[in-house]
Amino acid sequence: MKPESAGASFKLQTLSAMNSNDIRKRFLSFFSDRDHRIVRSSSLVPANDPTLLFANAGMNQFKDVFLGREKRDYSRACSSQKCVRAGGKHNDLEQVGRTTRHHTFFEMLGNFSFGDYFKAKAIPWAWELVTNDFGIPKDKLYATVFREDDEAEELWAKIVPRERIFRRDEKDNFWQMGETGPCGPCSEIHYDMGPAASDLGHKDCQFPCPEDCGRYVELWNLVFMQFNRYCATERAAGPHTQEELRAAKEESERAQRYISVHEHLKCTLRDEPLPKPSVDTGAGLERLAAVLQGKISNFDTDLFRPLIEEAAELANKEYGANHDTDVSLRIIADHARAATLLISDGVLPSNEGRGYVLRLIMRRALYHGQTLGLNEPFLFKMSGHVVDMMKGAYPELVETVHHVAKAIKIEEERYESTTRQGLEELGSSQVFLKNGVGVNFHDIERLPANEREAALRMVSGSRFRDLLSSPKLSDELEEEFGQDVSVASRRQLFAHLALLTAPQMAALNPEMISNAGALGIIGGAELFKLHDTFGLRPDFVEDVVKNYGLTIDRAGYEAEMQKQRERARASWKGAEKKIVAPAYQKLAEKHKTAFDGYTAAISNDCRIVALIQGAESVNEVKPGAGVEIVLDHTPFYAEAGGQVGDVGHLLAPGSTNEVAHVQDTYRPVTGVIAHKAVARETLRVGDVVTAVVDAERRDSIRRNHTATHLLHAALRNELGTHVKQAGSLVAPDRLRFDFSHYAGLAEQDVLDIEDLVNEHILKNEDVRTEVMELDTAVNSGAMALFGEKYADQVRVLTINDFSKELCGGTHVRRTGDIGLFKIISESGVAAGTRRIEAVTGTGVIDQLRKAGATLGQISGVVRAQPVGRSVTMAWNIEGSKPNELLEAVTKLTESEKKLRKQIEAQQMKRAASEAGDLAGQAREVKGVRVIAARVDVTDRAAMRQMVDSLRPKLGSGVIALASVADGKVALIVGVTQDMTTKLDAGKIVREAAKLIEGSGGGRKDLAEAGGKNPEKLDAALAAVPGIVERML
RNA sequence: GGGCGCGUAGCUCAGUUGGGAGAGCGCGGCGUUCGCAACGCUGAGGUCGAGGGUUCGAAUCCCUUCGCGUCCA
Repeated sequence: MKPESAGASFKLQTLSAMNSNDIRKRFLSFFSDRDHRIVRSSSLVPANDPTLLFANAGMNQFKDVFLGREKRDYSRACSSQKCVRAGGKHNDLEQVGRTTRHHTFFEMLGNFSFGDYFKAKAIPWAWELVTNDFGIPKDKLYATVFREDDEAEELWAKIVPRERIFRRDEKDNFWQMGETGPCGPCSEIHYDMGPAASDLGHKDCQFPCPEDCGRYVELWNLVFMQFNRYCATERAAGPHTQEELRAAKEESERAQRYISVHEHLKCTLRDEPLPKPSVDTGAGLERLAAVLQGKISNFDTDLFRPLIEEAAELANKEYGANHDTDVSLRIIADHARAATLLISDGVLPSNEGRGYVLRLIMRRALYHGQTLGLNEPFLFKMSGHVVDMMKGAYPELVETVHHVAKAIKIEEERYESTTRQGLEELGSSQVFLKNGVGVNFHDIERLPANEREAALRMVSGSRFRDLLSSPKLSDELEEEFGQDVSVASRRQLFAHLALLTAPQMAALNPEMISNAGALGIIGGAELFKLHDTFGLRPDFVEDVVKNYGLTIDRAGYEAEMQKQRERARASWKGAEKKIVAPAYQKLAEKHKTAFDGYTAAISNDCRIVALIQGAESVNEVKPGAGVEIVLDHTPFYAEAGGQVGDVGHLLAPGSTNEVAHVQDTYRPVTGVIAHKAVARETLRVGDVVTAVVDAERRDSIRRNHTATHLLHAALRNELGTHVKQAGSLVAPDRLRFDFSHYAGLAEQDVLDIEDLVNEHILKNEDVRTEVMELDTAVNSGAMALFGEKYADQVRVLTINDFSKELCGGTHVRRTGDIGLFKIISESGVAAGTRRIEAVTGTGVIDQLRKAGATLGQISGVVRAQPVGRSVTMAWNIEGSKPNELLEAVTKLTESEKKLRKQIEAQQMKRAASEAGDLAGQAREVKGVRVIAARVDVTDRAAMRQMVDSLRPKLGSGVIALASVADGKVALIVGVTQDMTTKLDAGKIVREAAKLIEGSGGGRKDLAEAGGKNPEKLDAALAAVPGIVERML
């Protein structure tokens, strides 16, 4: 790759004075003038398409329109679409910054025809825009068509000389959405940037360059959706059964690779013309800008250059002076754009999914910042600049600018902190030092500040101390610095270490070297651990250690990573979803349960359609048996959208005689509602029953469900629109709501949210539900959950102008029905995800009573004036002395602490005085003075204190003290320092402890033991001199 | 969903066959100084995240749980 960075010598002809904002505007207005609707870019997080990580093409938001699943009130559209490509199949992340045209975030300009115009208009328009409006010289342009697309070639031939039109194969010029479905030929416009742009130094290669050297770049791709590709065998034999599909999936898993259903079923694929062919075009804005602004590199356009300059300024570097520095600066500029746009669209750095990809991108930028010496958060500063540059095209950026900066800064701080921890781990890692032979520590002084700091941290790790305690090194250090080794400054130590040759260092700690496979290499297992646990990427480790002549074992690392992948995959398989009973699949084909529960809690004349026991469909069920009952219609709500299933009764018609008790309700397959029940009477298919939902429970659920919507809206109001539902449970006794947010909530936040929800409850607002078309609902601003599959017709729940969400659950009629809302906990479930639990209505009363009762009980225990007239009224604190309880408890804990300290002090004092008495009791055994005595002090710390105070009094010898407390014996033995070469306190105490049925141990100079038999204590103490005698 | 790791003083962290809870920085006091920085002396500050278990004895070992980090899917 050519270091084109500054690129002054490769300057191309500037074709127009258009900046990127002008280019976007010109593009859109060109097609707007030709009756295209200008459609705003969709979010980078694709709505209703869980297969797609990020929006990556202009057509994403129109996918269903192209497929005919969705109708819009226009048939021509154009857009400037935000796109991100990172992770997944097209993982070019590593290329970004090293080439002239790889980006994570980029913009796609496109015009679209939904069954309206086709090639005859699309081709001339593309040509007109490029050559006329953008003014690109015709003699620099080439057109390509699909090998078999004569129609397109003829159209091109009218405006372009034949010799500039090229036919290409499927690989380049045929497009398909999936294995089956819409597909068709493409046509492209290519631009000749001239020989200067060739990465391979070609001087005169012709279009198309066989080596794709970069001289000819694709400006615009026109996709003609002309055919529908279908499976001919399937069409003949009918749709595939569930069994066939399952078999295909299993085969795919066995083969360890993806095998398509169609491949498995050996289907013959055929194309048929689409009745209304469509057009989908895409031109990358970055490349277009480069061409128009006469730059070879996209990074030299006005889209990137100001950001590169800003990064260079922050890092105090000059762009164009050094290749590696330039790569880093380009990466930072690119990733600053991606991070800003992604966070603005509600993605937050996290440890999974989209958030994880964002984190990877951001950390890559931060890593490159580090290599430039940027050790303080910097990326967040650049986000404001990004917003300023792009807000014209994407006005939504303005709303989120503060949130974006904050989220980036938090991630930067987190990265800094984990990196530091990781570096410490690296420094104390055995591998580093055992391989650390040959390291030239003189280099530390010459390193740039950031690397020097990292190096210092590494070497100050615990293993360094091991080295220092090695006798051999100590000798050498003593020679160098005298006795005062421990206080010698680090710099002197480094200087000294640097004098050691590799063999000398090896002699310091031979075992460290012996188990090092290769010198100077950080092992794969260690490397993997550094990444897996501490987030240190191998590249980063390599960078840090290469200054010490070390390399890394990348192959070993990959092997470890592969093992981890297999572990993860194995666990995933175990979590396979349970297969739906075949009986239900059959049932679903001919039956759909109607749900009456939105308006009623009781339904009459419900006919039993099916009875399922285990996996089997049965005709009759005996009383007492467990069974799943399917009715033709029911008021029972089946668990969905977090709302739990209803419970209740099935009654004989016209009576209160229960025929079945419903314990739960769920949806085994779409359209079928199953009641998990216990039969009270004999049930038969065809019987008619009255279905009665437990209404009180249902009411509690309704309150909690509507409150969930209010909570969601309040969170978005108080915290920002990045808050998105990440999980929800609506039960009768409480509600649980998980949502994306980067930090824990402050107490005040929680109060504000509570207040806002209750404000809307007290206003007693109307709760409206209406059924409408999905896209009507989404276009009207109703919140939908990503990754959820919705039917064409959806229910929309609206609460005044405060909340509007798609929801199939049951709700109260007016917010006042909720009564009151109280948050009972706020916690985290994962990085970037918070959880709130709350109660409503009667649940609040329950909480109040429990809290009040506890308060009352505490008052009773500490003998404070009860704050209410009785325990249950403890909450009535007005007019009484509300602070008395607090005062009483505070006083209590304070005096407890004081007393504890006093007792400790007294123990110590007594220990000291007792010790004085004991000093005279020493006996002499073989010339060693021994004290063995029973003391009244029972506190172990005080006993140790006694031993210590006896040491100087004894001068030299053994002290054994014992006391009894709670039927147990505490024994402690001390040996004065001078005797520790001959006597071991641990051994003495163990011997003595045997006599009192106990055990113990400790250090040579001090050891402790315990025993269970106090009666033999005196005998044990009497035995101590003997024990000592034997050991001498 | 599956791993790995962390939680000890206000902050950053140390604490290995289980047996004295520590360092640096910060904070208070005293000294030195006209004053400040620096320095010296000295002091306060700890439910060792929480709960349970094993043990004579647990920051340390085991189980559960909460919080946080990180990797894979």
